[in-house]
Amino acid sequence: MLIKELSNRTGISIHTLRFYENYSLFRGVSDENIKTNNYKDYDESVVEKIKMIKGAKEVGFTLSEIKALLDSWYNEHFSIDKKVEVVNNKVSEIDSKILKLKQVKNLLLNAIKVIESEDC
Amino acid sequence: MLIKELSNRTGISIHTLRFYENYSLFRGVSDENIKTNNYKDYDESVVEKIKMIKGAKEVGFTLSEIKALLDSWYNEHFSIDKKVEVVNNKVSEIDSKILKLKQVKNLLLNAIKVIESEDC
DNA sequence: TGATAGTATAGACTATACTCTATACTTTAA
DNA sequence: TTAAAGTATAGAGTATAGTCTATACTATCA
Repeated sequence: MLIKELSNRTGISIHTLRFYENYSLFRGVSDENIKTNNYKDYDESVVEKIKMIKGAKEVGFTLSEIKALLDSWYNEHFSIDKKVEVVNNKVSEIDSKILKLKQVKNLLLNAIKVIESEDC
Repeated sequence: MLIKELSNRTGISIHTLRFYENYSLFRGVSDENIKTNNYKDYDESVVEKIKMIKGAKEVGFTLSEIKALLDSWYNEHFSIDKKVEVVNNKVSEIDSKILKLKQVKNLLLNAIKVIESEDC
Protein backbone atom coordinates (compact mmCIF):
# COMPACT_ATOMS: atom_id res chain seq x y z
CA MET A 1 0.00 0.00 0.00
CA LEU A 2 1.04 3.62 -0.46
CA ILE A 3 1.56 6.11 2.33
CA LYS A 4 -1.96 7.49 2.25
CA GLU A 5 -3.48 4.09 2.88
CA LEU A 6 -0.89 3.42 5.57
CA SER A 7 -1.98 6.64 7.21
CA ASN A 8 -5.64 5.64 7.02
CA ARG A 9 -4.95 2.17 8.35
CA THR A 10 -2.92 3.37 11.32
CA GLY A 11 -4.47 6.72 12.15
CA ILE A 12 -1.04 8.37 12.00
CA SER A 13 -0.62 11.41 9.76
CA ILE A 14 1.45 11.13 6.58
CA HIS A 15 3.84 13.74 7.96
CA THR A 16 4.40 11.77 11.14
CA LEU A 17 4.79 8.51 9.24
CA ARG A 18 7.53 10.10 7.13
CA PHE A 19 9.14 11.38 10.31
CA TYR A 20 9.07 7.83 11.72
CA GLU A 21 10.45 6.38 8.50
CA ASN A 22 13.31 8.89 8.58
CA TYR A 23 13.89 7.88 12.17
CA SER A 24 14.31 4.33 10.79
CA LEU A 25 11.44 2.84 12.75
CA PHE A 26 10.35 1.10 9.56
CA ARG A 27 10.83 1.45 5.85
CA GLY A 28 8.83 1.14 2.69
CA VAL A 29 10.33 -0.14 -0.55
CA SER A 30 10.04 1.43 -3.96
CA ASP A 31 9.22 -1.04 -6.70
CA GLU A 32 12.35 -1.48 -8.79
CA ASN A 33 10.34 -2.45 -11.85
CA ILE A 34 8.65 0.92 -11.94
CA LYS A 35 11.20 3.39 -13.16
CA THR A 36 8.84 6.35 -13.51
CA ASN A 37 8.43 7.00 -9.79
CA ASN A 38 9.90 6.12 -6.44
CA TYR A 39 6.65 5.76 -4.57
CA LYS A 40 7.15 3.55 -1.59
CA ASP A 41 5.16 0.47 -0.81
CA TYR A 42 4.31 -0.59 2.73
CA ASP A 43 3.11 -4.09 3.62
CA GLU A 44 1.04 -5.50 6.45
CA SER A 45 4.06 -5.99 8.65
CA VAL A 46 4.59 -2.22 8.61
CA VAL A 47 1.01 -1.71 9.77
CA GLU A 48 1.61 -4.09 12.68
CA LYS A 49 4.88 -2.38 13.55
CA ILE A 50 3.22 1.02 13.61
CA LYS A 51 0.40 -0.22 15.80
CA MET A 52 2.99 -1.45 18.25
CA ILE A 53 4.84 1.88 18.08
CA LYS A 54 1.59 3.73 18.69
CA GLY A 55 0.69 1.65 21.73
CA ALA A 56 4.20 1.87 23.15
CA LYS A 57 4.25 5.64 22.76
CA GLU A 58 0.88 6.12 24.45
CA VAL A 59 2.21 4.46 27.56
CA GLY A 60 5.35 6.55 27.75
CA PHE A 61 8.02 4.73 25.77
CA THR A 62 10.18 7.06 23.70
CA LEU A 63 10.92 6.65 20.01
CA SER A 64 14.53 5.95 20.85
CA GLU A 65 13.56 3.11 23.19
CA ILE A 66 11.21 1.69 20.58
CA LYS A 67 13.89 1.95 17.91
CA ALA A 68 16.42 0.19 20.13
CA LEU A 69 13.97 -2.67 20.61
CA LEU A 70 13.17 -2.99 16.91
CA ASP A 71 16.83 -2.70 15.94
CA SER A 72 17.91 -5.55 18.14
CA TRP A 73 14.93 -7.64 17.09
CA TYR A 74 15.85 -7.34 13.42
CA ASN A 75 19.62 -7.43 13.97
CA GLU A 76 20.96 -10.45 12.10
CA HIS A 77 24.09 -10.50 14.21
CA PHE A 78 22.11 -11.07 17.40
CA SER A 79 21.56 -14.60 18.63
CA ILE A 80 18.04 -15.70 19.43
CA ASP A 81 18.95 -15.79 23.11
CA LYS A 82 20.17 -12.21 22.95
CA LYS A 83 16.98 -11.06 21.24
CA VAL A 84 14.83 -12.87 23.77
CA GLU A 85 16.81 -11.24 26.55
CA VAL A 86 16.30 -7.74 25.15
CA VAL A 87 12.58 -8.34 24.72
CA ASN A 88 12.24 -9.84 28.19
CA ASN A 89 13.85 -6.73 29.64
CA LYS A 90 11.27 -4.63 27.87
CA VAL A 91 8.52 -6.88 29.24
CA SER A 92 9.84 -6.17 32.75
CA GLU A 93 9.71 -2.45 32.07
CA ILE A 94 6.12 -2.87 30.95
CA ASP A 95 5.30 -4.72 34.16
CA SER A 96 6.74 -1.91 36.22
CA LYS A 97 4.76 0.64 34.23
CA ILE A 98 1.59 -1.37 34.87
CA LEU A 99 2.44 -1.34 38.56
CA LYS A 100 2.95 2.42 38.48
CA LEU A 101 -0.38 2.92 36.77
CA LYS A 102 -2.08 0.80 39.40
CA GLN A 103 -0.47 2.87 42.14
CA VAL A 104 -1.62 6.15 40.63
CA LYS A 105 -5.06 4.62 40.14
CA ASN A 106 -5.26 3.57 43.80
CA LEU A 107 -4.14 7.02 44.83
CA LEU A 108 -6.99 8.55 42.85
CA LEU A 109 -9.55 6.01 44.06
CA ASN A 110 -8.44 6.65 47.60
CA ALA A 111 -8.80 10.40 47.13
CA ILE A 112 -12.37 9.81 45.98
CA LYS A 113 -13.07 7.63 48.99
CA VAL A 114 -11.74 10.29 51.36
CA ILE A 115 -13.62 13.18 49.80
CA GLU A 116 -16.86 11.19 49.73
CA SER A 117 -16.57 10.14 53.37
CA GLU A 118 -15.92 13.76 54.40
CA ASP A 119 -19.14 14.65 52.66
CA CYS A 120 -21.28 13.07 55.38
CA MET B 1 11.69 21.39 54.19
CA LEU B 2 13.70 23.47 51.75
CA ILE B 3 14.06 22.72 48.07
CA LYS B 4 17.25 20.68 48.42
CA GLU B 5 15.59 18.24 50.79
CA LEU B 6 12.54 18.11 48.57
CA SER B 7 14.84 17.18 45.72
CA ASN B 8 16.50 14.46 47.79
CA ARG B 9 13.17 13.10 48.96
CA THR B 10 11.65 12.92 45.48
CA GLY B 11 14.64 12.24 43.26
CA ILE B 12 13.71 15.22 41.07
CA SER B 13 16.37 17.85 40.41
CA ILE B 14 16.06 21.29 41.98
CA HIS B 15 15.87 22.81 38.51
CA THR B 16 13.01 20.57 37.51
CA LEU B 17 11.21 21.16 40.80
CA ARG B 18 11.37 24.91 40.19
CA PHE B 19 10.12 24.34 36.69
CA TYR B 20 7.18 22.37 38.10
CA GLU B 21 6.47 25.02 40.71
CA ASN B 22 6.44 27.69 38.00
CA TYR B 23 4.08 25.46 36.08
CA SER B 24 1.84 25.65 39.18
CA LEU B 25 1.86 21.93 39.87
CA PHE B 26 2.49 22.74 43.52
CA ARG B 27 3.79 25.60 45.58
CA GLY B 28 5.96 26.19 48.58
CA VAL B 29 5.35 28.97 51.06
CA SER B 30 7.88 31.44 52.38
CA ASP B 31 7.70 31.94 56.12
CA GLU B 32 6.23 35.39 56.73
CA ASN B 33 7.94 35.68 60.09
CA ILE B 34 11.35 35.49 58.50
CA LYS B 35 11.95 38.80 56.77
CA THR B 36 15.56 38.17 55.86
CA ASN B 37 14.89 35.68 53.10
CA ASN B 38 12.13 34.29 50.99
CA TYR B 39 13.22 30.67 51.11
CA LYS B 40 10.26 28.47 50.42
CA ASP B 41 9.07 25.69 52.64
CA TYR B 42 7.56 22.49 51.28
CA ASP B 43 5.56 20.07 53.43
CA GLU B 44 4.82 16.35 53.20
CA SER B 45 1.79 16.91 51.00
CA VAL B 46 4.10 18.38 48.36
CA VAL B 47 6.25 15.24 48.50
CA GLU B 48 3.16 13.11 47.92
CA LYS B 49 2.01 15.32 45.08
CA ILE B 50 5.37 15.08 43.37
CA LYS B 51 5.47 11.31 43.72
CA MET B 52 2.10 11.19 42.00
CA ILE B 53 3.34 13.54 39.26
CA LYS B 54 6.42 11.38 38.78
CA GLY B 55 4.41 8.19 38.44
CA ALA B 56 1.89 9.79 36.12
CA LYS B 57 4.63 11.14 33.90
CA GLU B 58 6.43 7.82 33.64
CA VAL B 59 3.32 6.25 32.20
CA GLY B 60 2.76 8.91 29.60
CA PHE B 61 0.56 11.57 31.15
CA THR B 62 1.61 15.10 30.23
CA LEU B 63 2.21 17.92 32.69
CA SER B 64 -0.81 19.71 31.33
CA GLU B 65 -3.06 16.68 31.99
CA ILE B 66 -1.64 16.35 35.48
CA LYS B 67 -2.15 20.05 36.14
CA ALA B 68 -5.76 19.89 34.94
CA LEU B 69 -6.41 17.04 37.36
CA LEU B 70 -4.78 18.80 40.31
CA ASP B 71 -6.49 22.09 39.47
CA SER B 72 -9.95 20.60 39.50
CA TRP B 73 -9.20 18.61 42.62
CA TYR B 74 -8.20 21.74 44.54
CA ASN B 75 -10.78 24.00 42.90
CA GLU B 76 -13.03 25.33 45.64
CA HIS B 77 -15.76 26.14 43.16
CA PHE B 78 -16.12 22.52 42.09
CA SER B 79 -18.70 20.35 43.80
CA ILE B 80 -17.61 17.03 45.23
CA ASP B 81 -19.55 15.25 42.51
CA LYS B 82 -17.74 17.22 39.84
CA LYS B 83 -14.37 16.40 41.35
CA VAL B 84 -15.23 12.73 41.63
CA GLU B 85 -16.32 12.76 38.00
CA VAL B 86 -13.04 14.30 36.81
CA VAL B 87 -11.01 11.80 38.82
CA ASN B 88 -13.10 8.87 37.61
CA ASN B 89 -12.44 9.92 34.04
CA LYS B 90 -8.74 9.85 34.76
CA VAL B 91 -9.12 6.40 36.29
CA SER B 92 -10.71 5.22 33.03
CA GLU B 93 -7.77 6.61 31.09
CA ILE B 94 -5.45 4.71 33.39
CA ASP B 95 -7.39 1.52 32.76
CA SER B 96 -7.05 1.95 29.03
CA LYS B 97 -3.33 2.58 29.40
CA ILE B 98 -3.02 -0.61 31.42
CA LEU B 99 -4.85 -2.43 28.65
CA LYS B 100 -2.50 -0.97 26.04
CA LEU B 101 0.52 -2.04 28.05
CA LYS B 102 -0.85 -5.56 28.30
CA GLN B 103 -1.38 -5.63 24.55
CA VAL B 104 2.17 -4.54 23.83
CA LYS B 105 3.40 -7.05 26.39
CA ASN B 106 1.49 -9.90 24.72
CA LEU B 107 2.84 -8.80 21.37
CA LEU B 108 6.37 -9.07 22.72
CA LEU B 109 5.75 -12.38 24.50
CA ASN B 110 4.25 -13.74 21.33
CA ALA B 111 7.28 -12.63 19.32
CA ILE B 112 9.48 -14.53 21.76
CA LYS B 113 7.29 -17.60 21.43
CA VAL B 114 7.50 -17.51 17.63
CA ILE B 115 11.26 -16.98 17.47
CA GLU B 116 11.86 -19.76 20.00
CA SER B 117 9.65 -22.23 18.16
CA GLU B 118 11.45 -21.43 14.89
CA ASP B 119 14.68 -22.27 16.66
CA CYS B 120 13.93 -26.03 16.70
C1' DT C 1 -4.08 16.93 -22.28
C1' DG C 2 -4.70 19.47 -18.53
C1' DA C 3 -6.72 19.85 -13.88
C1' DT C 4 -6.60 17.50 -9.66
C1' DA C 5 -4.83 14.57 -6.36
C1' DG C 6 -0.94 11.96 -4.65
C1' DT C 7 4.03 11.28 -3.54
C1' DA C 8 9.06 12.51 -2.21
C1' DT C 9 12.58 15.38 -0.19
C1' DA C 10 14.44 19.09 2.33
C1' DG C 11 14.22 22.23 5.58
C1' DA C 12 11.86 25.55 8.68
C1' DC C 13 8.92 25.94 12.61
C1' DT C 14 6.52 24.60 17.00
C1' DA C 15 5.25 22.61 21.67
C1' DT C 16 6.63 20.18 25.58
C1' DA C 17 9.61 19.38 29.16
C1' DC C 18 13.30 20.10 30.80
C1' DT C 19 18.39 21.90 31.76
C1' DC C 20 21.69 25.33 32.34
C1' DT C 21 23.69 29.97 33.20
C1' DA C 22 23.97 34.38 35.27
C1' DT C 23 23.06 37.26 38.93
C1' DA C 24 22.06 38.45 43.49
C1' DC C 25 21.05 37.58 47.99
C1' DT C 26 21.27 34.50 52.49
C1' DT C 27 22.92 31.13 55.73
C1' DT C 28 26.30 28.62 58.15
C1' DA C 29 30.49 26.80 59.77
C1' DA C 30 35.54 27.65 60.37
C1' DT D 1 34.03 37.71 59.32
C1' DT D 2 34.64 35.53 55.32
C1' DA D 3 34.51 31.44 52.36
C1' DA D 4 31.49 27.92 50.91
C1' DA D 5 27.12 26.29 50.21
C1' DG D 6 22.26 27.18 49.55
C1' DT D 7 18.26 29.79 47.62
C1' DA D 8 15.49 32.78 44.23
C1' DT D 9 14.53 34.72 39.76
C1' DA D 10 14.99 35.46 34.98
C1' DG D 11 16.11 34.04 30.84
C1' DA D 12 18.79 31.30 27.41
C1' DG D 13 19.64 26.79 25.50
C1' DT D 14 18.55 21.81 24.41
C1' DA D 15 16.21 17.32 23.19
C1' DT D 16 12.26 15.04 21.64
C1' DA D 17 8.57 14.53 18.69
C1' DG D 18 6.22 16.18 15.80
C1' DT D 19 3.99 19.68 12.18
C1' DC D 20 4.12 22.60 8.26
C1' DT D 21 5.80 24.67 3.89
C1' DA D 22 7.95 24.76 -0.48
C1' DT D 23 9.30 22.53 -4.43
C1' DA D 24 9.19 19.12 -7.81
C1' DC D 25 7.72 15.17 -9.86
C1' DT D 26 3.87 11.49 -11.00
C1' DA D 27 -0.64 9.42 -11.73
C1' DT D 28 -5.34 9.49 -13.00
C1' DC D 29 -9.57 10.82 -14.83
C1' DA D 30 -12.64 13.96 -17.48
